[in-house]
Amino acid sequence: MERRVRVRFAPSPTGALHIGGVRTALYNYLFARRHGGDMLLRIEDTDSTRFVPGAEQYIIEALDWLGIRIDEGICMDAPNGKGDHGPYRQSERRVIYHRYVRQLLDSGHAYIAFDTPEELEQKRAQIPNFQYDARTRGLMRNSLTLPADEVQRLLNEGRQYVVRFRIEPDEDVHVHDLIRGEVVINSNILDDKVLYKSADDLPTYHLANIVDDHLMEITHVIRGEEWLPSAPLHVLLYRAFGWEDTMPQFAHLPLLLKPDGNGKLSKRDGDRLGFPVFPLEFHNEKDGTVSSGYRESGYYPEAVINFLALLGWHATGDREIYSMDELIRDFSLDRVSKSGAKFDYEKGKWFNHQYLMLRPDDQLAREFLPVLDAHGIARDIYPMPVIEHIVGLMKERVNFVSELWDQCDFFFRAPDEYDEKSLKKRWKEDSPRHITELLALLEQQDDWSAEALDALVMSWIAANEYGVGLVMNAFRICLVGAARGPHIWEITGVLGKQETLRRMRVALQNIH
RNA sequence: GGUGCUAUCGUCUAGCGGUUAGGACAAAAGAUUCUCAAUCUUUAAACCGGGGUUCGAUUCCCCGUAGCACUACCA
Repeated sequence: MERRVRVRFAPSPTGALHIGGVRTALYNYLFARRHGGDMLLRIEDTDSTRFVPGAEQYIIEALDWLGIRIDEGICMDAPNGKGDHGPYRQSERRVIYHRYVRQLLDSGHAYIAFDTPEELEQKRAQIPNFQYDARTRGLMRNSLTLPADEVQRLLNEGRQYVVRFRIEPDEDVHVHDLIRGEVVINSNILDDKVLYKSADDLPTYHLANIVDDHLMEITHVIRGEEWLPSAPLHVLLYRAFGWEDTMPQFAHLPLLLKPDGNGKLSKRDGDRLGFPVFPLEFHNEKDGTVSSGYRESGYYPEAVINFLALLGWHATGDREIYSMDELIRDFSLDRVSKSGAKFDYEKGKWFNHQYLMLRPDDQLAREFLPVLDAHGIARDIYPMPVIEHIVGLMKERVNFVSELWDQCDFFFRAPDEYDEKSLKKRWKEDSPRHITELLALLEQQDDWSAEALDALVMSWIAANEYGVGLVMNAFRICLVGAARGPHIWEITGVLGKQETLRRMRVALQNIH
């Protein structure tokens, strides 16, 4: 029987959602949509000590901003989860896990261990490469070595304990991975993993994950490669529970690596290399840190999605620009690469540029208004169509809306100083005379259209045998304050006759 | 140390036995121009090494090497 595709993204609320986690969520989402299935969001908060306030809300907002829609579980419109497989927060599923811990204990697949952290540490110090497994569990204090009445006594006393999974030695465990094929690991290298800890009455990741995936009818587990080594353990758990026939298929994604040097991309790389590694800005209440986000850096969610999608996945062919719908249409796990991808921030900027270019000018102009505010420019300095015109003129030069300001500030305020390098190169001995003459010429000009001005000025230059470059560059410096900006008649057009002439007079007075 | 995964330009990648090894980012050069960009054109840039298999390996297999991951009462 073909089961309905159901995938989940199951982050831990231990801080801001890392960009690698975002990609995992994206691939899950693309896969779910591609196959007409469900995308669930489950919160894996079984480590009470690492809980960070606000992290869960952050995850929800981040996914929402990116356009990764959740069909079931914790989401924007249902903060406590929607769907009939809840609760979707593992800390609220305690009683469910109790039952399955019991099942494993009763079937002999798990046992109770009383060893304290200190005792374990001691053992690790004593025995090189110590591992709690078939070879060593006979040396430890657990329900396998202790008499039954002693175990009961310790339990009654309220002694802290953990439940460990009893792994049978000398067995090759096969994991079929949708991206990597068959992976075989011998059970000897697996340790008797802690499944449950009495200290906080919570299971560990491994138990909770398997139980929940089973109960939530997950068909495909798509997660980072760091989970590959524990996949055999998970297979063994499915088997111990007798759920092998409905065990989900696994797909382990390649890791996102640091752009420089070695290792996987970490939270700290953002500050170190000067680019965000989180979708949204995050204020961590626990440690007081602030992490920068893509949204606050001026990225469009479509660009982040496109960029991330291509970090580890590529369809046949040379296409680079994909909308979310196109990704959904083309995505497949067998085209996910096997090797890790270095995070190339420069390409991320290029993607944003592509999406910025796609925006209509009126929308861009609206996005630009807050930037004007930030620079103390009155919004009504120009009518909206003029701002749209300016933005349209300059947009191809920038990657972000915020960068627009540096490109077109002179439209909004007269230069208060003149760039020294430009002056040195473009303001010559004859310049004051040229500008004075040009000023007189323009004062008489009524037709202020680009065509008329161009015809007038060019013929004047030709008649006097002035150099076009010489005059125009000096003119530009008067208006802009530097050697930059769009075509000069675009500038005069926006500025208008009055302001143009005014700036020329000011320049004549101030440039020496 | 152990176990596993991986290996094409600097980076992301296409290639699924026979190709002048393709594209994109970044880089360089040229064109354009009143400037700065943008744009266009061009250039430079790769199959980790060694064995096999095969008429033929970037491609399949093995070994080596390197990188990465995991090796918690964290996920």
